[in-house]
Amino acid sequence: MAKELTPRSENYSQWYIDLVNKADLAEASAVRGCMVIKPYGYAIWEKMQHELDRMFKETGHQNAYFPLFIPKSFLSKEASHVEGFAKECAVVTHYRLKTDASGKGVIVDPEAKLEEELIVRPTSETIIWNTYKNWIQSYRDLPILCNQWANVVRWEMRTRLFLRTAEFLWQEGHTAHATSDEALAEARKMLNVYADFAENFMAIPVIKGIKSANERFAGAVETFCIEALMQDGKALQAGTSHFLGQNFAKAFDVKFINKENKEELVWATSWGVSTRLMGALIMTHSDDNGLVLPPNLAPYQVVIVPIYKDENQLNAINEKAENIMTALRKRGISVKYDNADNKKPGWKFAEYELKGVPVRLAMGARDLENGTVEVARRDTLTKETVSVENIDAYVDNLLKEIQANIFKKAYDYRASVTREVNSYEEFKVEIEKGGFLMCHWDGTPETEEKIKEETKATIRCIPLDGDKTPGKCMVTGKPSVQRVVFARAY
RNA sequence: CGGGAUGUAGCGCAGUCCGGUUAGCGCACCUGCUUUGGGAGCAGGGGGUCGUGGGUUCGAAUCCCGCUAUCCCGACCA
Repeated sequence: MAKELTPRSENYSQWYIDLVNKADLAEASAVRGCMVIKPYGYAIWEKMQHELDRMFKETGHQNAYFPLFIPKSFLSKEASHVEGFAKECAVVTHYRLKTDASGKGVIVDPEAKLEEELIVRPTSETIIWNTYKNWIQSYRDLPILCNQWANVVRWEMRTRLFLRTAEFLWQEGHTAHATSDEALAEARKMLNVYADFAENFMAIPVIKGIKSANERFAGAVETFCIEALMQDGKALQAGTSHFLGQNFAKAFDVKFINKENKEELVWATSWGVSTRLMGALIMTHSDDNGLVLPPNLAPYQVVIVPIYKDENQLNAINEKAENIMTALRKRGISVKYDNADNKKPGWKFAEYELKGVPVRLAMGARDLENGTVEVARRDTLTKETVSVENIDAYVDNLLKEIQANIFKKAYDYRASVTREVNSYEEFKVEIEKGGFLMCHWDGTPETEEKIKEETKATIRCIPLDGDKTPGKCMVTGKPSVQRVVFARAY
């Protein structure tokens, strides 16, 4: 039996093609830089959406929906925002097609030119703040805590499946507040929600931090982020939360009357995570046998494979399997029973490993006789035979253990490639090996730019937690308040 | 957007340099029999605008030009 999968390759695009396509997760479509998400891949996204949505609602947010098209003039209103986004937008210029004169195909009708072009949203701050203007008059209208699940388009020069596609799915939260403090607290709160989700559902350890001025979101006063580390030693920004100050309120003239009957500009935040998280999930946990999914996000947590020689045996196993499924489902465990007759057990084993199903149960004649079942776990690829008595409790416990184990594995890997570096010479050597480098930096954009040009490394974030010992910048020797995280990033 | 590589069956590829019967291989697919505790074996069978548009030629997957998509490097960047 030839193994179809190539060993883990150095570049992750190869991973997507080898793992994701073959694992039925997604495939590139004919449209430049876009992706088709196939059912199994979409099921993972739905799980992620479901958990995030619950967390947003628990923190007082509501869902809403705003238009896909943004009038061009809206994007001109916030100077630094347009600076950051104008270059990479898809633009709608016409509203009609007509049959080509030659009779072959269609052409854009030159008569149907739009008076004002429409931009396909790259992000929705502008159209949402244009709307909020009409929703807000008094401090009594605040805060507004909205989230939207949507697709956005950014015409990136270079795309990468999952990490930077031309169109991607995401959620974007947009909130409006009466005070600066309240808005800042909101931005920090959502950062914590993202970190909680990343670590407890995706099993991905993240560093919470603040972006340097160079890396800040276009139009933000402060950008908070969670940074993750992939298995190849490159960093990936997994989520952001922005304190927008009054920039968008100014641009769209959104004011409210405070308790003292004075007019004030509204304070804003925005925050988002995208299908890029699926890339992070794949690149953090997968191995040469395919995906490894955390139990908390797996479309099905358990698969049961029957092994039989004839119909009598299958019937007997079916009955046992039904009992196990009922018991598992009572505990809220999602389970799939694959008794399809057109695939052999060995094929099924390999298939569900490729798909990353956390736990596999196999039952055959031998097990029926002994009252046992074979339990295989995806994270360690180990198998053991256990009694069918209380199998539901056993599996329930095992799923929790797997969830904890793959987090620990990712955490230990990150710890093993995170180190303190004190001189720029050492930095240039160490950055080649990948991982996070904790270094002192003088806080200037010039120094950061120099490091980026010479080493391709960027400041991933200024960590919020952890060591705050001051020191000296590794490049200029000027004073530094704390170490910051450097890495090469996706 | 600059440099390089690639595009041939659902997937992976050979054939292209040096143009010449009916375009081939592996996996997958279909039929039959035997199989079923780690991607089954044998026999038979089906599936192709050779990315796309033009040009050269008696003849183009093969040579030339344009376009397009994918991958890598760079620039750009949530």
